Amino acid sequence: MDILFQPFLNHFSKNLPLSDGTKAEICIYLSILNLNKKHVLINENQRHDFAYFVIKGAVRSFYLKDGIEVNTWFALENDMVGSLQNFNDNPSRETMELVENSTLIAINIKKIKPLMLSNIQIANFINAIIEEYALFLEDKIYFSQMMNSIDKYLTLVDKQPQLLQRIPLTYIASFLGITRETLSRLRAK
Amino acid sequence: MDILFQPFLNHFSKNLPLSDGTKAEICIYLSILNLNKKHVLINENQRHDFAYFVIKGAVRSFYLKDGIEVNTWFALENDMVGSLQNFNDNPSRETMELVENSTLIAINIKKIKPLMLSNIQIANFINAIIEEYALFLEDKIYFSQMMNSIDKYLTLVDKQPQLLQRIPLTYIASFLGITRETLSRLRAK
DNA sequence: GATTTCATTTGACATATATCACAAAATCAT
DNA sequence: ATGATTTTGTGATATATGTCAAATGAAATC
Repeated sequence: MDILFQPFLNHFSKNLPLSDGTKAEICIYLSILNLNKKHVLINENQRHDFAYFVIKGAVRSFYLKDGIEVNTWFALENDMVGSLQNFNDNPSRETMELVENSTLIAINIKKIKPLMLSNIQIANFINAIIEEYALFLEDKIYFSQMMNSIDKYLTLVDKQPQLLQRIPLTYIASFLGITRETLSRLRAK
Repeated sequence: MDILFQPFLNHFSKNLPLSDGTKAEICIYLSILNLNKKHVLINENQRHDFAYFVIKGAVRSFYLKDGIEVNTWFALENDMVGSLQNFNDNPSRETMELVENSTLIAINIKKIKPLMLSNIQIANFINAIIEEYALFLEDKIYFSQMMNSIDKYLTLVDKQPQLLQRIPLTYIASFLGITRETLSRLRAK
């Protein structure tokens, strides 16, 4: 088993039993990818069987709205990349693209999910992934509704400073739901 | 077992085996509630061990922002009511209140969740609930980001006409992220 | 059925942000 | 290094939506 798989397995089995046998079973459907900046993992409107885990690097997700890119989230080290849409046979709503040269784990969710019905450890492992994802989505919604643009930016500065160092402001602006001009003006204060 | 539990059990076990024994095990932690309009299920900033399933009626969820109620979602028949925050020992961010006299199933999530580690059917059942919830959140985010106010309203008219008949426009407006005055003007067209 | 309470609509004005246009700075590639 | 591309910043104006205030309409309560 590749040692690079460990952070992923550990991250989602903190309070769960995960035997060596089960780990091995999961690892069959994992693989390491080394990809360059601008590489596209998932294309808008296409179907995909994979989710990804960021070992090193940065990924962004966006969709096109009237020809303009709307960035929806960014993933850095130890974050997951993917969308539940993809694992329910719907085409992806978003394009997911590398912002930096990155090392990722590709996870064949389509093949792992059926194992949930027969292996209780895998069921709990997958559940941990989805639950963390749902919590992330709840946070995202609360964050976007509850705050005005300035406070959203300040929260980002406070909670995710790495994001501001590594992701262009143009992307950050559309993530915050404002134009890059407006973000530039907010920063001037 | 109360016959009213059936819709809930069936809804989340469509593609899952769920033995009579497991059903009985789950039902220990379910109970039927008949409550009146305006009854508060969950209070903002308080901790709760329960999620709910709407058999009949309507529920809304909102938080206070500068003293103004911001409505975040509405649940009708066969919808779940709750937040993952509550099941990770965080206080609720939102108040959940009945909009109509309702019949609900109260689900003691806190007591059911530990059973996931020993009962694979329960693990998959709970996973189905969380996965549907995460898909709901993905939709909600996409809907709120992708559309302007008019299109959001028209989508609601098209996809959830019952909501407009049963939920006051004041609540709908803040759900759409606009004031009731603005919604009123949009409707005038 | 009358009265109070709540929900919706309309008007006048203020404000934040978008849009368009362009300039400056930083980064990338040859 | 040097030119080309990308990223960020600034100005002038337009526009959608918010805010405050008041009137109308509907629903609940006694």
